[in-house]
Amino acid sequence: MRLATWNVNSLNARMPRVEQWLEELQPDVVCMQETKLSDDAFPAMAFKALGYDSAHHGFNQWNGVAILSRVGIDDVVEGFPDDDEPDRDARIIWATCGGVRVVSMYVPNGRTLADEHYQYKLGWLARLQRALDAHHTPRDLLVLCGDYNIAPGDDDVWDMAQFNDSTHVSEPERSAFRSLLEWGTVDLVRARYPEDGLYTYWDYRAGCFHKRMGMRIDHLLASTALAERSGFVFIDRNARKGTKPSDHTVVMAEFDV
DNA sequence: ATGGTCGTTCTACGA
Repeated sequence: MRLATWNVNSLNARMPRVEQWLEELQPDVVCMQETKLSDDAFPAMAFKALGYDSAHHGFNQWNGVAILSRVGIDDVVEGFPDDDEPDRDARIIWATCGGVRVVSMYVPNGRTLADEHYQYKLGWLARLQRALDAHHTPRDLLVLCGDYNIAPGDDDVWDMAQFNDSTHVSEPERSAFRSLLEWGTVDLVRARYPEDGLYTYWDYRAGCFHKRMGMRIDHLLASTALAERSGFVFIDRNARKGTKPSDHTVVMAEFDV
């Protein structure tokens, strides 16, 4: 199974790039974030024409997450599988594709450490952890895909000096990320590639992409059982090049399932 | 030069 995650930053704006990319890379499962669509506007028929079944969770023009699959898509859950108050945003969707429990998620940005949105982010991450604790074990074939809005280590940003008292690198966020690893997941990119300079997001401004001023904030966290079956893992920087790219690029992995 | 863009959408705001 060939699986990818991509924050597309508006599927309306990105559809030509997404369709071209699907034909070139031939993934079996794709997790998308920031579709910025309501469910009724999601182009399910266009994906069907390319061979993909899909599930989408979106309320309006903000956030929105989706899963595409050509190996089946079952047991779809939108939001968190708990009895708490529904999440205020459409940020997470779950589905079983080809025997793997796939999660597509868009973790809240946080904005600034003093912003209420930062507390929402930490609460959101804690709620994700509780969902794992309640419904899964590391022996399950499970992969948590998406835009975490967390750079887990200092090597995951181009210059730590630019991130004093910033979100994405704060200790509480990194602690939440480590909790996911300690629960029993593997950061597939970091496990395979120890070097720095590996990024998945570059601000549109100031030529950041060309100056290699990026952040590694999009991740594939595979359960230990699934990680044992992983093959190639790579960041597809080509998706950030060319005409009308998203500001995030693709992380992709292959699994022997 | 101390910013620079692009998405939502129509006026700032979020990333």
